[in-house]
Amino acid sequence: MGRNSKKSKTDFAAAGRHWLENNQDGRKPTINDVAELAGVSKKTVSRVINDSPLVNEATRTGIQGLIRDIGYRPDPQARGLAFRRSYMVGMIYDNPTPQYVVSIQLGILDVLRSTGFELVVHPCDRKSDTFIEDARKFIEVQKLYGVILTPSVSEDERLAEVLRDVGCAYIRIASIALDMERRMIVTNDRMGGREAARHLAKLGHKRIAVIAGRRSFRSSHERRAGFEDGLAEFGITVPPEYVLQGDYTFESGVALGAEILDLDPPPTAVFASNDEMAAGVLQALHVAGQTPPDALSVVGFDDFETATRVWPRLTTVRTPAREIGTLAAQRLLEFNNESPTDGPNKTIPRLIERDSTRIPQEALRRK
Amino acid sequence: MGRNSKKSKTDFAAAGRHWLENNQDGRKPTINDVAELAGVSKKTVSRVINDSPLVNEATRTGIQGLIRDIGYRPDPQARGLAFRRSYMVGMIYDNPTPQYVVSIQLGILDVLRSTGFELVVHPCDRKSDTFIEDARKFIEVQKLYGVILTPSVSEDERLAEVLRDVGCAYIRIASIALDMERRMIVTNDRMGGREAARHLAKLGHKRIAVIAGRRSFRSSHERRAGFEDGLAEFGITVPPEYVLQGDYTFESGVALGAEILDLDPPPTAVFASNDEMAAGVLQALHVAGQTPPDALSVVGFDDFETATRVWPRLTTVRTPAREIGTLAAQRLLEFNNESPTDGPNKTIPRLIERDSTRIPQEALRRK
DNA sequence: ATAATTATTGACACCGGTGACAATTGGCGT
DNA sequence: ACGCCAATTGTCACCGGTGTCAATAATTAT
Repeated sequence: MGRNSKKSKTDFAAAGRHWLENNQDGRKPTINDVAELAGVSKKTVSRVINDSPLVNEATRTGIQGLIRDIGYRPDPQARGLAFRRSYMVGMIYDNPTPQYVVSIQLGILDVLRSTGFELVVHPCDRKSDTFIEDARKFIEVQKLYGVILTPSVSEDERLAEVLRDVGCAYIRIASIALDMERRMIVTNDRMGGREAARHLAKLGHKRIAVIAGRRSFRSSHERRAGFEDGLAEFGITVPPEYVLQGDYTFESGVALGAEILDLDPPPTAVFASNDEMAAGVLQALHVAGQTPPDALSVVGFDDFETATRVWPRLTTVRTPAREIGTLAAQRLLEFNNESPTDGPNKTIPRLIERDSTRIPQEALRRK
Repeated sequence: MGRNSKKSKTDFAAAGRHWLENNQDGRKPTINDVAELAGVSKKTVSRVINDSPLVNEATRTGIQGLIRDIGYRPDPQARGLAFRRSYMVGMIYDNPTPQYVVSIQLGILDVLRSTGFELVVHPCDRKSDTFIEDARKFIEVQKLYGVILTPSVSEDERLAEVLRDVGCAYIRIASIALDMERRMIVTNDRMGGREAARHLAKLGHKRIAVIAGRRSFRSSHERRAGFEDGLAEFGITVPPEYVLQGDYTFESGVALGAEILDLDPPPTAVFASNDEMAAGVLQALHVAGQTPPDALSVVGFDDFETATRVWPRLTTVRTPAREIGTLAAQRLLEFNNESPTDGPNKTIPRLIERDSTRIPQEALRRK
């Protein structure tokens, strides 16, 4: 004790005040300033910043207080340079639906906000010849801490290969498990398709058309397969002429909606694999002077905002996009931990009943 | 000449081949590698990277070729550390409309993609107590190269003050010029409001209601003022009871749409200050069993995707969001140039006629 | 031919952190 | 009092670039 005090122990609080007084030029403090003020080496300050256990408790709290007082923030660039890694998370996507993109972004940011990581967004075109090359450059040059992949780039094995090769952590969001469990957030679209089917079947529909999504999206197959699974539970099958190939766009929904009206016999319900196409079908019905859901029941998928904007409001399967983003970010940040990741890594789609589905007209007449 | 060759001039191409052969471990080349292979100092390589004029032409082309051959990319972190600035552009926003956010992001990225800059997104809550503090921290810590501000944070003078204080370039996107010309992208919402008014007036509407947007958004006032300007040209005024206060959300549109139906005498048209509220009005009409546009003509503003999803499709004023993002990014990148910025810094809103407006019923009857 | 300029290039410190490893300190056993 | 060990802290090189200013080569002037 006596020796300690003799050793001119630093008064951290006084040091902090001193700094604040003498720094009228508003220079941002660096680790060197902190070290000097605290009377320790910068390495010790570095240890405090990084929560190293090799620091004396008194030293630690003193330095922490000093850091707080003078408002020191470690420079992520310098840190990254030494650490050979940045403090940025990338989101790579090629999904054109703004609802989805923004929801996922917000979900990710809900997690990052409190951690000092930043989100760098990177839309891309999977069909481009230079897609893989560009993505690799992006990841390598930025030395990303980790990457979150959304459909459909999440389904690209070449990209996953690149990420593994570069040694960059990544999480893939997709409708089924395509990779090690700790690298996946699974959205169970198949289950969602099943829910949609059960709903229509229970209402009494028998002649049901399906609009598939873009072939290059895994979700398209899953949703459709799930839907057919669900119908099968009720002994219903979808004849080939009732299956229409869409591409997840509103415009394709409009076009295929018009085709459905010409089908003979006409279906009493349609399952569109996403809300955009479902909205397109509704529009086609309106254009034709028909009034859904009397003319045709329509079920969508996603429950993005469009679902509530159209009339009648869409019965649809909800994909909890923001939650998906949150889960992905959480798992990404703990990806490098040694402890086995135990958080949830799947989400459950749920049917939301609104106004675009009803008992088929024929059933009514029969009554 | 003779002397030159005697000086054992480097064969850059051979050096590149040599590197590629001896680098089976796949290490990314650094400036040191390039310098060594080229037989020059790293400073010279640095000059080449930065297009410094102080480099001999032969040296420059040789090094450039070598850089291309071995695939060297300067490390943005190291560069940023030395340069005291990062190569990232921030987008700060609190706008909840996904359409808008994504469109602006895409517009910005259209420009950044080719430049090596990256986009860091930073949604925030302007109402939060720590908003300014958080934003400052974000900008300072990341040492952003520049920031693009969208409404309504673009209208916050405190934030602009912080940016100036920190010495960070910024561009504000707003409906009117709030700052020096070179810092603004002006969207001329007032002009758009005028277009909407002229359209309705020309159709013959006289009793026209207005749904204002959120008070804290400048655009709300501009759009309404422009609309009233336009009506004034036709000698039409909007009585106070025809002015409803919305908040730019779909839900407020639904609620106010219901109120409009109770107005006596009923208006024959409504101007909603954005598409979301316009869509809400349409929904309210549908819920009430009315059929727009016969019952009521509706004009929106923005021309986001919602406008074409609803039925009838919205007549609306187009805000070229992606283009706005592009302009903002272009001006930001040239902000530090000495040359006077001469690119365009305003966009012109344009009326898009669709199906939600028509001649008022009364005029029809009168015929 | 020699001095004075100008064009090119290099040496070296530094940006703000981290890793590897050495050094110091205090407590304990004997 | 002395040796040993764990706890704590410091030293120094390095991450991959850039700024400053000196050094060297090439040209031009005298």
